[in-house]
Amino acid sequence: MDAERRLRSRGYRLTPQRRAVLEALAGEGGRPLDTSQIHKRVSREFPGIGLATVYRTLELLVELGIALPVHLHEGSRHYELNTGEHRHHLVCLSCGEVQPFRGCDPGELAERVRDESDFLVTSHCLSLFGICGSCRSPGRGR
Amino acid sequence: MDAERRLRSRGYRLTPQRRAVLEALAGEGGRPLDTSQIHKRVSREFPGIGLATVYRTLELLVELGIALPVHLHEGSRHYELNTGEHRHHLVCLSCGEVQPFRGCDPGELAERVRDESDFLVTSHCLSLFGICGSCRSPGRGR
DNA sequence: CTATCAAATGATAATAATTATCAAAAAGCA
DNA sequence: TGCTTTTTGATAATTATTATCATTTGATAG
Ligand SMILES: [Mn+2]
Ligand SMILES: [Mn+2]
Ligand SMILES: [Zn+2]
Ligand SMILES: [Zn+2]
Repeated sequence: MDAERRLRSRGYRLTPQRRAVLEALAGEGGRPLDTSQIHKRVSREFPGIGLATVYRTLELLVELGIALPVHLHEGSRHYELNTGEHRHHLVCLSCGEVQPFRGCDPGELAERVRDESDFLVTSHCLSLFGICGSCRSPGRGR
Repeated sequence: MDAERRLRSRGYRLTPQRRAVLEALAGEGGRPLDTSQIHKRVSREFPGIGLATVYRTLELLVELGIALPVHLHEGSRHYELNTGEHRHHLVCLSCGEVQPFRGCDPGELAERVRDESDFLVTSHCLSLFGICGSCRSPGRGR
């Protein structure tokens, strides 16, 4: 795992707890998880791990660019591994299913902004809401 | 104000408190405000207004489509009046300035999503982060 | 291998945002 | 005016997040 190098090069240790958080984020198809979900999963391997450790680990992983914060409109933030691929998410308002969306071009977006202002875009946050295919097809709803 | 009709048609009353919240959202160039900012402004006219009333009013205004929730990455949500114009916001990471961005075409976005999935987009949430013009120009920074 | 020191953890308290309750006040109407 | 429903304000309860601090762990020097 490349995360270990990025941690060590900054003087941080890859502890078992941190490894477990990384594995939780990597599992289950890499869907974005909130802190509670991550804590539950890590607890299977580390019964009694503190919720604060989960928060601290996520904060660190985001700082190092290993994880990305995702906003899915509810109360709590979600996190996902930074795969290097630029993507956002489609959130089904009916079943809650979250799937990745890759049709966003950050460069083109920044240009469009520059056209109407002198603002320099360095990052953005996009979430798309609607109804997923399963919820729309009559046969195979869930 | 058209908000009054929308309220009354659903059996709600346009109370002085609700009017004050609407005025707070309309003032100051219609910038998105969080609940604390709204509460402070309304308190000038209504000393002792409950914070819960502000929350309840915002929830109602959003339900009726009179106000829109805006996510600007920090802890608390922001709200703005629904002007009917589709727009998002540019958030300066240096000075915190927030300015509207109108270069988003929801229809085109929905099409792009349909191209790569069978997801039907009904709404989306976009925030753009970066450095504003004032913070980049050496002479007139703030 | 053991002593040492900084980093990390777990338990817990403290904040902060939001929501729920409920009795009192206000508004609309007979 | 009296009755009914809505709305409010005060307050408690939740929930998410951050801060503290004593203890443990991991790396390293001797
Ligand atoms: Mn994007
Ligand atoms: Mn848009
Ligand atoms: Zn669905
Ligand atoms: Zn700025």
